[in-house]
Amino acid sequence: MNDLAPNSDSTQTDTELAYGSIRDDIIQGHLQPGSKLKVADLRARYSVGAAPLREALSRLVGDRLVVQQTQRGFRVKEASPADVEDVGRVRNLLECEALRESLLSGKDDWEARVVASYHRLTLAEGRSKSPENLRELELRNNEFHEALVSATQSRWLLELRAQVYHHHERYRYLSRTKKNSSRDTAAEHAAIYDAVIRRDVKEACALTTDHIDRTTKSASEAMSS
Amino acid sequence: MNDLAPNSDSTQTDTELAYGSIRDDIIQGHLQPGSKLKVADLRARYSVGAAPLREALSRLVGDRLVVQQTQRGFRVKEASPADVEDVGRVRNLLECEALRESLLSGKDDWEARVVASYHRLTLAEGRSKSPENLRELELRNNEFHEALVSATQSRWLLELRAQVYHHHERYRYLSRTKKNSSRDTAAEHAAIYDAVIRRDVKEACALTTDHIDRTTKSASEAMSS
DNA sequence: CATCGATAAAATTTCGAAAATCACCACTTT
DNA sequence: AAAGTGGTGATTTTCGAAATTTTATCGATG
Repeated sequence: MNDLAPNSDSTQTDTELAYGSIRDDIIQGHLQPGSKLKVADLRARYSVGAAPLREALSRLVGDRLVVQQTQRGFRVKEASPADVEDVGRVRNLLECEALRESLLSGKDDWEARVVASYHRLTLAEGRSKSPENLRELELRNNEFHEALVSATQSRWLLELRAQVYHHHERYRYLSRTKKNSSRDTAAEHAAIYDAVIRRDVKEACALTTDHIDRTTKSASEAMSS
Repeated sequence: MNDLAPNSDSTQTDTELAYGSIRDDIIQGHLQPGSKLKVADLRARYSVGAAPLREALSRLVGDRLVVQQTQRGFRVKEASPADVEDVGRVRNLLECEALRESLLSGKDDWEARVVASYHRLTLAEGRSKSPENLRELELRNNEFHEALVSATQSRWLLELRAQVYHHHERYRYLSRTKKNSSRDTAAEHAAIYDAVIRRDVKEACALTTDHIDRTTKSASEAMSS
């Protein structure tokens, strides 16, 4: 038994490995919307057996990133302008609700988490836009938005928000080809951050809604052209 | 090849069969919260192989009805007073949003669907409360609430609402042992129906929220005793 | 020329068993 | 007694191939 990572309890099962990889590849657009997911191909790509692969795909069906058609296999979920709008709308609903509660009830450790994640986000925003820096930026963006809502009591709100967020993230990747012109996301983040620290619920929610809507609009336009 | 259902395209795969059965059994409390789901046991119970079983369980993980612990199998999701409250809160959020849009934009066919499903619900409510009639009632209740929100444009709202609804439903089954005293759900449904037909958005949402909150409260109390 | 049907190829789904891991229990040591 | 130690049976996870179904190919026919 060769244990490459010496003493870590990262006993990751093949299913989990495949799940994470396929998930990332779908979100980042390496597996295109609507494309067929043949077990034979995926077996080769991720070097895992058919069984763990199918389990991973089944989990992704639950996440709605993959659809399964009886007796004719798995496909990556389709992307469409209508769906981005929908995703954006529901993200707004969930994220604003969670943000509101966070602003009203967040304690010191929540605030510290917001400050820290915002700081890391600004650092990432300052770097040049190489492919891997863009991935880094996406990660920091995720952490920032997650930190903002993290003070809510509701596990369900957090989990559903995360699910929808990742769909929105996929659309961001899909529309990355188009240089979405006149948008200063760093400034948008700064404004949200400011309102959050001031605990200005109305302002923070309005700015977040704007922020999300801009992403939605940008992706929707990039897609219908 | 013996084709029992002559000419229906109901080519249901073993995975789908297991998925549906396990799902129902979890929701109806035949598989208790927190209980271990051993593949050997389930294989016997549902007479399907290990592979389709594990795929079904993986899908249920995505639905959050089952949790998987690395290298130590699957368990039915725990139930707790805190979780019902959470589920109820999120159901309120999603359901009211969808209901609002339905009232504002629902056309004739939506209204007809509401009328029909309400009628079937009242018929079921009129019957005696035998175990199987209770199951029937649960089905009609589901259809009624689904009809109410069905005019929304948002697929995501509908799907997420359905997911959360089923968790709420599970809590209803779990708290059925306790006769929840002074509650006239038929009257609550009637009031909601009336407000919906009048297209009174405020009233319909308020009544629905009350309706959901009562269920939440009843389940929460039944659980903490 | 399009359509239909039979056949072959490809893909999905399922099975039975092997490999890896965990849980439990008796046993030793301090 | 408490805490470690090792072994054994049960359980989870994974594999390789068989069974089943879909998809593609290719003539023959109207």
